[in-house]
Formats: sequence, structure tokens, C-alpha cells
Amino acid sequence: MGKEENYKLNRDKCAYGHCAHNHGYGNGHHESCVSLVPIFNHLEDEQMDEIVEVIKSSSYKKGEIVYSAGDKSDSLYIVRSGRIRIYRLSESGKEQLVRILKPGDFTGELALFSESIHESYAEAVEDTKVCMITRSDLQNLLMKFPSISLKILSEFSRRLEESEKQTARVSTEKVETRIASFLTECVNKKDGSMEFVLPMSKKDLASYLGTTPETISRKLSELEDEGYIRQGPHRKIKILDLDGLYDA
Amino acid sequence: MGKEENYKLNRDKCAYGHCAHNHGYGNGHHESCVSLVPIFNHLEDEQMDEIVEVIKSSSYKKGEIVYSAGDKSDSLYIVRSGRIRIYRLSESGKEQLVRILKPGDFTGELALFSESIHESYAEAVEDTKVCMITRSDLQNLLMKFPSISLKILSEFSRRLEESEKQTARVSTEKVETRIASFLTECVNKKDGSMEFVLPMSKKDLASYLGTTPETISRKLSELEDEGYIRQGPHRKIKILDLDGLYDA
DNA sequence: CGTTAGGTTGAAGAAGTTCAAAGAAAGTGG
DNA sequence: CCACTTTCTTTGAACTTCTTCAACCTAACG
Repeated sequence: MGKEENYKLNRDKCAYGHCAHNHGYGNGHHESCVSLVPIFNHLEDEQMDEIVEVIKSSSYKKGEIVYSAGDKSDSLYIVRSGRIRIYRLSESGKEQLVRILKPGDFTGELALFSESIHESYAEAVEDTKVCMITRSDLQNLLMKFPSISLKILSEFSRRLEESEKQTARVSTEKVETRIASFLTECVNKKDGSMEFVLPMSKKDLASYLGTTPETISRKLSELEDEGYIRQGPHRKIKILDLDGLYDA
Repeated sequence: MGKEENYKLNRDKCAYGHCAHNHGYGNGHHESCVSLVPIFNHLEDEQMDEIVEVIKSSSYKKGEIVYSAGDKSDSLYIVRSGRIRIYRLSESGKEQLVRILKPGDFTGELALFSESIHESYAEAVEDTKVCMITRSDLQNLLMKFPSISLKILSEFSRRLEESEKQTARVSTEKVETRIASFLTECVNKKDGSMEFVLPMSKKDLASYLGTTPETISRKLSELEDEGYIRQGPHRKIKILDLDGLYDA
């Protein structure tokens, strides 16, 4: 479990290594995640100050578990740096990768508003720093600054849309199609460039797409043989025929 | 498309057949859905009045489409009576059932807060009445009554949790397990009773669980042969061995 | 009461999983 | 920086699960 400190106490002392990067950037918010994440960074300085008051900070070493299924959930976690893997274990014990959090993303939402038990696991993929807000503090903030709710609602609806799309994909498309559309989306996110690095291991990709590493490996080879893509070392992938990939 | 009327103008005239059921129930809110749905019914009467002002009402005959993928989305739809099927069409043209809305449920959320194009289809399963609030009206309400946001956030997080669970199920469990856990949940919702009616056709169930009607039919027969359940007429199902079903 | 949509059943074939084994990459500690 | 260990990845082959198609049956609906 990560060490937890009251961030308020440290906000001007820069007790963390990462602060070095933030020195001299202007206003006093750079030291916390408040000014970094989309759900808060639209607020006025004074409002941010109020949030900073209730935020706690915590860090996790690579491989550490942030929370487990069954844990009581009473905080919202916001990633400040690093990456967090969110996954589930099915009844039959298989792992299913739900999503990977990057800086600015948050998790812990489910339990904040409805139930209070986590159903998924959160694991630091690399050394990771997070900000935490407790349920009650957050609810106070939401009542006080309704615009935060709108931001979170916006993020929720985006995520819901994505999750439902993912369900539809896994339940109606065959593996090859799922892989193809995943690759296509990687390109879209890269905005044009036909070359990119897979955002996760093929093992995780298999888990995310609802298949096995063996099948991923085979299907990628097939796509390569058919001339749609080329695989480089270190998970590098180059799309050779985007349109062909779509139809495949 | 359903006929649309400004509900405000009619709220005291009872232009709708259903109003007959509501006459004489006490306060003036029973005629609209405001007092019926969880996201609004916790408010004060005066606040509800304000919402009633901006609500429009609309009704759809069985089989009518409420919205289609690709339509611009600018309203939240709240089901007042009837049922609405939400489904997606995959790139390969297959239909995937996302959820079925009952009275009190809402949809249209995605586009209200982030994108503005529907990715799914909404179809009235039976004659259905809905209340609608436009995006801008809703956003005003949310800023004015922050507690509404909390309700919607709560519903979103519940739905998100459910959707992610569904994704995990479809991607890690085999069909028989998915069916078994679906049946188990039907029992849980019925709170104890081991007998219930499938909430949808087996065709829709197949689409919801990511399989085919043929497979559903076969697996249910198998479960029956193995003594876990008994199928009655009219989609009636009785669970004979709940624990066995869990492990199967 | 006939028409249409939903449901069942069989048989054949496709798609994906599993297991085993070996090779490649990444992390660990000297 | 190297050697070592661990984890990830690839490949083959047997096997399982599920889909598909076609036929037939049954319930729902105008």
C-alpha cells in the first residue's frame, strides 16, 4: 500500500522529487494535481485552493496495488504521474483488463456515488503518484461548485459510451475485427501518424480484447502476412493499409 | 417519431389517457414524470415546478424509433411508462442489445455531456411515454440544483459498473456461465422467489449475452436436463438449484 | 385464421482455446 | 555491464465451443 500524507501540509515545502519540474511555473497550483486534471483545472484559483485543502497525496511503487475488489471504496483517485491498470477477475478467475489510467485520469468513481465496494483491482504499472479526495469531501465540493459535477458527468458519459462500445465489440465481432479496430483507434489517437507503439503488452491487449495472447500473436502475424501492418521490435506497429484493415 | 407537445401547457388539462390513473393522488406533480423518477423526486415541490416548466412530453407506439445512431442528441429522455430497447449495430451489422429501459430510467445521457451524436438506437418495445429535457435546460437545472447532479452521477456510476461487468463477462466467460449468472441475477432482483419471467425474448437475451438464439435455446435445455432449472411456457423459468447454477 | 416473428433441433464447419515447448525481451542483483 | 531469472511472445497441434444454415415448430398479432 502506498504511503499517504496530508498534501495540505506539504504543499509549500515540495517534499517530492517531482516538484523540481514544477518550480517557477507561476501560480501556486502546480504542485498538486488540481491544476492538472480536466475535472478541476477550469476553476478559479480560489476555488482550487479550497480543493487543495482536502486533497491527500499518495504514491505507489511499480506493481503495488492501489485497491482490490472487495475493498471499501471511499476516495476518488486522480493520477498525477505514472500509470494504473484497472482490471477485473471473473468468477472463473480470468483477468479482464478494463482500462489503463494515465495522468489526469481518475478512478474510484463507482463507489463514490453508489455502492461502496470496489469490484475491480487497481495496480500501479510503474511508479505512480495519485491525489485522493474522500467521498464526503468530494460531495461537499460538488454541492459548492456545480461545474465540477458537469465535468465529471461529461467524463462519465464518455466512459460509459466507451464501455458500451467495448461490450458490443466483444460480443459481436470476431477477434480479428476487434484487433483491427483497436489498431485503427491507436492511429486516430496519434492523429495521422501510421506508426505507433502498442500502449500495453500483448498479454494485456489480449485480456482487454477478450482473447488469449496466443490468438493475438497469430492474428497480428496474419494481418502482417496479408500486408495490412508491419510489426517492429518493442511493440512498434506500422499501419500499411488502413482502409484494408477496416474491411478485414 | 413521436408527437411532441409542450407539457407545460397541458399540465393541468390532462390531455393524456394515463392521467386518469393519476387523478386525485394529491399534489400537482403526479401528472408529469418529475415526481416519479429517482433523479428528480427528491426535490422540493417548488423545485419540481421549475423542472416541469422545461419538460416536454412525447409518446411512441410500439416499434417506433425514439432515436437512431447518427442522430444529433440534444435531449435527455425519461421513461414515464412503457419500455424502450437500447441497442447498437456493430460494424458487421449485428445487433447488440445494451439495455432495456423501464419507467423511471433515462437515456440520451452520452450526448448530453460530451459528444452530440447517438451511437445507439432506442426503440419502443411497447407503447411508451417519455419526458424530455433539452441539453441547455438540463445544464441550467444542474447548475441551479446541484443535488440533481449527484443523483445522475450515482446512476451513471451504477451503469458504468454494470457495463464494465458485462464486458468482463462477455470477454472471459463462456456462454453457459453467462446465462447462469444472468439467471442468478434475475432471482436476486426478484428478491428470493425462485420463479420469474425472462425480462426479454430469448432472441434479445442472445443479443444481450453476445451469442445466438440457437445457443441460448440449447444451453437452457442443457441446464434443464442437468436439473438446475425448469422452463415453463411464456418465458417462465424456475430455478431448482441455485448453487449448482453458480458452479456450472 | 392466416401471417409473421420467435423458438427449437440437427449436422457441419469455423473460430478460438488450451497445452506444451521454445525463443525473445525485460527486470534484477551482483 | 553482465549473467541470471522472470515474464512475455511465438508456434504447432489437438481439442472445444460456438456459429451457421436449414428445416420445422410454436406463439403472438392483426
